[in-house]
Amino acid sequence: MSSISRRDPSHRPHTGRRRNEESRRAVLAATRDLVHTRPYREVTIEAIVAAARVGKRTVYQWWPSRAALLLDALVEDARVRVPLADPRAPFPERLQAFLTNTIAGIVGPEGSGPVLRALLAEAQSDPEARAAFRDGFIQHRRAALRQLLAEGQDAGVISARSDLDTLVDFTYGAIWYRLLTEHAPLDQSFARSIAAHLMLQGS
Amino acid sequence: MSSISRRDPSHRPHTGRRRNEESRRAVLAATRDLVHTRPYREVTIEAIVAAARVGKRTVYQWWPSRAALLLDALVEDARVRVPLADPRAPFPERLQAFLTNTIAGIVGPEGSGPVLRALLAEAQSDPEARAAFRDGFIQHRRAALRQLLAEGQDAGVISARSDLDTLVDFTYGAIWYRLLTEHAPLDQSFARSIAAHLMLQGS
Amino acid sequence: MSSISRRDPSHRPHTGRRRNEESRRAVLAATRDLVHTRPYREVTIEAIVAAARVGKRTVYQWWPSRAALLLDALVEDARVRVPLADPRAPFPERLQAFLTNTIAGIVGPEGSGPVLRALLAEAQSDPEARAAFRDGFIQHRRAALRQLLAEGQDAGVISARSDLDTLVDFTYGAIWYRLLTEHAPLDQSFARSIAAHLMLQGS
Amino acid sequence: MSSISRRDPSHRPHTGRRRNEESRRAVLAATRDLVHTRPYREVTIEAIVAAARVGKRTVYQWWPSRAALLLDALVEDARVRVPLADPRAPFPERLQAFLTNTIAGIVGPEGSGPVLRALLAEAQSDPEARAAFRDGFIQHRRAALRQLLAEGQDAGVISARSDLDTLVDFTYGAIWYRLLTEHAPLDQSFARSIAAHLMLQGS
DNA sequence: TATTAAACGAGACGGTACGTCCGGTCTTAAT
DNA sequence: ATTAAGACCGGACGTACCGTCTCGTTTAATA
Repeated sequence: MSSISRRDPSHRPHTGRRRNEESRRAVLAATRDLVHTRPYREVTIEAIVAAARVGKRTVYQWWPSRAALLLDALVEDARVRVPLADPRAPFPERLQAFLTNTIAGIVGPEGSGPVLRALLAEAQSDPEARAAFRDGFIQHRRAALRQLLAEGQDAGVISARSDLDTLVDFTYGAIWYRLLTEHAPLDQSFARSIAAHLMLQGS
Repeated sequence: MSSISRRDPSHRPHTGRRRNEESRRAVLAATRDLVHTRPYREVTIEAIVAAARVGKRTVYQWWPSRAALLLDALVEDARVRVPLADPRAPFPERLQAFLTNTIAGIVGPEGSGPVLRALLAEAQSDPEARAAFRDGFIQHRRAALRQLLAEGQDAGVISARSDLDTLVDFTYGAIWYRLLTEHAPLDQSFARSIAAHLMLQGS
Repeated sequence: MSSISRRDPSHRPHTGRRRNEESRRAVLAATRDLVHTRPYREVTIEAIVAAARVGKRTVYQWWPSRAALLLDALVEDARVRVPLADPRAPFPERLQAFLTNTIAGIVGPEGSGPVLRALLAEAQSDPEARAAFRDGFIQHRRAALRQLLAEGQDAGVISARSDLDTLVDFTYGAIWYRLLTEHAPLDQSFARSIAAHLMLQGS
Repeated sequence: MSSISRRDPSHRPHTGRRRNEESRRAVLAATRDLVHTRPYREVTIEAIVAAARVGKRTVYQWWPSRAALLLDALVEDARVRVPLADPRAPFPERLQAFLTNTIAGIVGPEGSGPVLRALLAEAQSDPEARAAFRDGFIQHRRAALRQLLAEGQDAGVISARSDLDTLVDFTYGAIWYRLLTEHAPLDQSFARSIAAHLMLQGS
């Protein structure tokens, strides 16, 4: 018969030419999977390559470092779960929803928590990774929250004397702090407490 | 005749050579030195051993992991520089001094910043290291700040409605956040901003 | 239609890079060189690896033990210097030449003596190494000498009542004995004496 | 007062505790036991020390090297089993008995075979050990056999044209050869074959 | 009898080599 | 041209053993 129809999914053919989208996805999926299921020290390039049934070459061709791979896996993920609340809702609800969604997107079985922790760890030993993480992820999230808090100031719910950058540092700092040290649970009750204290300002 | 002769085999208090204090110090000093002068990925056990002129065996005998070694180097350091302000000073000054000293102890040429970053990274790939770091360092620092903030509440400078744990998370979270991501400088101006916002509560 | 697509996983002839012949040779050369120039206790895998400018991995991938490496270096060597006498010469000359060549191949600046001693030593602490040495080297040499002595019996120069295996044991045993214990020199005079006594039998 | 009473250090006959005979015996027994029951690579000083319930110090104080320890264990053993036949028996029986006893003392559950192999191996990497082994053991055995063979020559049972040193090399060489390479059994049948061939001379 | 110094068990020390693992590069054959 | 497979060099890992060095105790000759 036609020899064209060989699309056995268990046997991913490599096409030559063009980047193989299937391989790309397999690598990212394997990375995410490993980061979620194994201690981070076991998430080696070799393990990823083996899990994705892909050559090392392919990984190194498209990602310069493990950090870049993790970052890619993260943003791929994050693109899906854009946590935005109804813009017509009153501010307190919108802030509450933002924090709730943010934390929900981190914890939980499919949350980005393990990837974030791995990235943060990786960033400590690699200045380039740190810069990429900061510019490719951290700053975007900061800008979004800052914008939201500015609306809170406009609405008079947040003290006009507050420095928004410091409030953003308080918020994300507290969340990261609990994620990284596990000194206390990172849960919705914490989201409510953060929101309350942000708005406590000048009450 | 002598009825003394205690031959209880379980009573053996010690036999053999004692731990060499000089070696212990050399290892910790080498660790601190390397963490300050080299990128963290070069702070290997082998490099520490070579710098301290010590056998690998000695390191592995007394510290179960690189994280434990880093933690030990940190607390040894921290024991020296106990940053405490004059307890008779009024609260705002004391809070300010606390934050100023804390940040000064992190940044700067002899600051603990590099060790802290290395420890935090290590803690992400090793649950035991995470627990040890949390219980051996994080919690102590939290307790100290919490105590100080409680005095601020008593003095009426911090809102009685504030949850102290959340304020501690804000404070240390923000500091860690800047240390780890470097999205903005971790300096004395930031210490002032944090202090101002903590006391802004309920004003 | 001949695109029958043999996807039999067992049929995979080869994938990936082939073994690097240059590395193989470098390792064997370094081994021989070290065995000749340093005391045997300094002939470590690490020294070989360093001298051959090769990764440890490469050595362990192709040779299961130091003994296997030594044996390989030996047979590689021996393949080059095949010491065979003129088959048309009369028997006494041929036996004399065999022993002379054998001993000359052992002693001397490029002789296999150091490798043989190292192998014999290694074989005492490792039964597998002993078996490999016996089957891969000892037996071949025994067979060659036995064949030669059989011709001596046919020619009536060696007693027909002699057991050839015992004579082979006498010959190689005496040579090894002098090589290993150094109680007396292993030289050409000894070769002559051995030949004389072998042929003395039943005279 | 009297300047006489100053102790010439060379005059000091003895002070302090004497050598502990029990420890000495325990070390030698542990060495023999380990050599017989474990592969030689596991016969480490640490294992001996642990088995003998003795301090490392004690071993290194009395034996300069593992080879010296093995040699001591061997001669201690050999002193017990002196293989000497009735001097009034006719020569062939006496030679046969010598070889039979020699081989019996090597093989068998309590034989010195394992110790001999370990010593020979050790001697290959240590010239001093080689010399000690040669002078402290090999030469004595050679002298004994040579004396016996000389009597054989006197009795006319061994060819007067034979060089006794070569015959000794044949005999001990063959035995060592089988012991070390295990290419054929080292048994009483081999003892008989050796004796027969030694006496075959000039028949 | 009291002193004193050697020898003891225990075991920590600085080192060195081990054999394994991973990172990142390079080669090969296949598509 | 790009892939999957996999061999390559380099180097850190954590373990084992070496031979040396304290420790505090035991033992016996001496004073």
